[in-house]
Amino acid sequence: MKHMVTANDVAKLAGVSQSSVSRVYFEGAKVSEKTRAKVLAAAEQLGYRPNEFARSLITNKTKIIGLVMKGVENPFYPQVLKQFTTAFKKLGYSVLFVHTQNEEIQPEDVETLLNYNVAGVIITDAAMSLKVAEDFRSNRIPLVFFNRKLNTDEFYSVCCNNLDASRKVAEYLISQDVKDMVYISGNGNTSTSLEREAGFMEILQKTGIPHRKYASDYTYTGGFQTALGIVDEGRAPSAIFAANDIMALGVIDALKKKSLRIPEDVKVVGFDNIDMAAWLGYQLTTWEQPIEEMVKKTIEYIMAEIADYTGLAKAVEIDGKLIKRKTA
Amino acid sequence: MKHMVTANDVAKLAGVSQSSVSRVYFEGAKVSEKTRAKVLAAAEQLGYRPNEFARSLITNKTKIIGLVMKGVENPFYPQVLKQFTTAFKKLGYSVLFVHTQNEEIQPEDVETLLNYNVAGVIITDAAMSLKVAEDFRSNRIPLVFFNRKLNTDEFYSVCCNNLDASRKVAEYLISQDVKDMVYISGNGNTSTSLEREAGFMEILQKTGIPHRKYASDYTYTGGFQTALGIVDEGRAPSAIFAANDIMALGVIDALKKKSLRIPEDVKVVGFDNIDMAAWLGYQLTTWEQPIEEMVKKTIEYIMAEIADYTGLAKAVEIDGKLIKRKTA
DNA sequence: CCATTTTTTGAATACGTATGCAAAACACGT
DNA sequence: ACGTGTTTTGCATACGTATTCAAAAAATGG
Repeated sequence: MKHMVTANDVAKLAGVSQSSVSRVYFEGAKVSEKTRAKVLAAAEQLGYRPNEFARSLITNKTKIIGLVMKGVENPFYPQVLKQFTTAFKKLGYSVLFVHTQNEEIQPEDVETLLNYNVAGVIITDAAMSLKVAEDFRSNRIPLVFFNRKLNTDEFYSVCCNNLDASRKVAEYLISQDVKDMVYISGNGNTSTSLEREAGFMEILQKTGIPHRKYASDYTYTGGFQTALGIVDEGRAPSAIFAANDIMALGVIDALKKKSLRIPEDVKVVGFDNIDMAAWLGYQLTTWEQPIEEMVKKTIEYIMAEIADYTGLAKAVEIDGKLIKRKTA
Repeated sequence: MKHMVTANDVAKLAGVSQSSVSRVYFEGAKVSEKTRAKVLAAAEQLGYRPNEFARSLITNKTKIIGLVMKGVENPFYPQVLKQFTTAFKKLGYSVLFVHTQNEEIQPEDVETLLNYNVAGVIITDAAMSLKVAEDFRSNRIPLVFFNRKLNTDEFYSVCCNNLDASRKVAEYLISQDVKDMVYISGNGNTSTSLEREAGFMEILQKTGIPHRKYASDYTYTGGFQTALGIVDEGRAPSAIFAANDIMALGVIDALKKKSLRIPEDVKVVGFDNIDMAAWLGYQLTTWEQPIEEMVKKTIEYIMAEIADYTGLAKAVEIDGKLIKRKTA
């Protein structure tokens, strides 16, 4: 069996007490430079490493952040994952990754996070029953909905300003002189999709531009099939706004397949500004989500709540910007 | 402060000892149905949940798997991440996600994994110094290199059979009647890129087909720029084999930009079979990596080693298959 | 119904660390 | 050198669980 090097072993070798060893590794504890040196030398020699579990057991705190994610197929989310992981690493936190199959986060997943007594939780691209969210609150674990809002305003969420963004998209398209428009929605009743729809429709109604909506699912295939259907109906509009980029790419491919010219016959706008939107094959005009900023705000909140839990609820919204390329 | 419900609280309420409570939650311990029922009732009432840290502290085991990843931008890896996470969840294990910035996994990352005493480690798309790998071995932590091999055969690795795959790709292209070919390599000296090159070149040399190699970096932009350069040299070959799909997509876009027809003027083959390869805009002919199978083998090994550590080293290679689409 | 075996239980202890407290060591001014 | 104030150290204990061992309870056999 492998033998674990403990603080006691180090203490003996260094000729100090276990407490002193502990203090060397505990941020903010007082140790003289002399003993610190002795301890570090002994630790180096033995290959000592403080046991996180024993540590967490006694402090009742962890350096683990739970990150719950659903749509890893959408390139937007790996980006998010990467940014969170690297940012947290700098702060000394590790990321426990949870992938939910279903639209709603499962009780077993929550259980896992609670068992590990995570310092904070970020839920991305997934819903959660209020009861479950309460579980975190009652355990005083900070929780952020990232790129999703709940319909109650009892939780902290960080999103792009979807409402405003989609208004701007609508206004931009109108300025491009379009006759009628189509909005292709994302999954079910996700807040992102609903808000993007609301902002978009608001402007169109106000200006009296004919418009209609098709329901899809935030996937390439969904966008592709939906666009195919629209064209087959013989009702191709002069502009299509897809609720995210990856659907927009599907839309583009479908329109091309039907020999429609973009942007001359149909303009297409997406949302997210994923890497692929810039690819030469697509050159998608889209709304850029300010990921860095969103991640930053999320982390700031979580860190503040870890330091001093308040349970503050707020819907933070950050502006993005329109990226004009070739499709609109 | 939040109050944690302990096994003792449950024991008191249920009128049994803490040991009995522990036994109810410990797989394979003996408890009578009567006390089990009492304990579960009390636990339910109090909302008890065993503390993973205390548990790990005493058993010296964890239910955490460290997953180290680098290239999340390449859609191949989110797929891998998803499969690992869901598979491990079924086995009761959670995934600690580590994102490495640099090509080689950093000491601090290793430290994190060791501090958390992970039950196993999977390294994907990243290298690692032998010294560091030894760290895991000396701690008897099973380690798998996924989609990467070390040049020593002292570690366990799971890959697609790159050598054979690229031979088949070469043979297929030859059967398509090409004159000369180009191989575009991936990052530095990654085993995947080197092996794909070796197999490919082997067949071309044997059959005397002219060929040359360009170095790139496994990214879309890399593939794009490289292909642009090739065409600008005025030496467009009749077929290009890119070391992965995402570069191949860049190649396609570059060729299109240069008004070359695919596959008539230039054939393109990729590697991985990521989702986007099937998209209508690309229809990329590629080699499919058998992810499910690779993940399965990896998990089988890790689980076996967790149960009974042997330190077995082996380079497992699994066959994939050629997916013929429109680019070759 | 008792003797014997088997099963179940509870008390005590260990895991590796952080921390309150008191003792020890040190620093400093006179 | 001495007393005082300050820093540093070691001792002992606690965190929540698993596990050994002996005692208690239950089951079994005659």
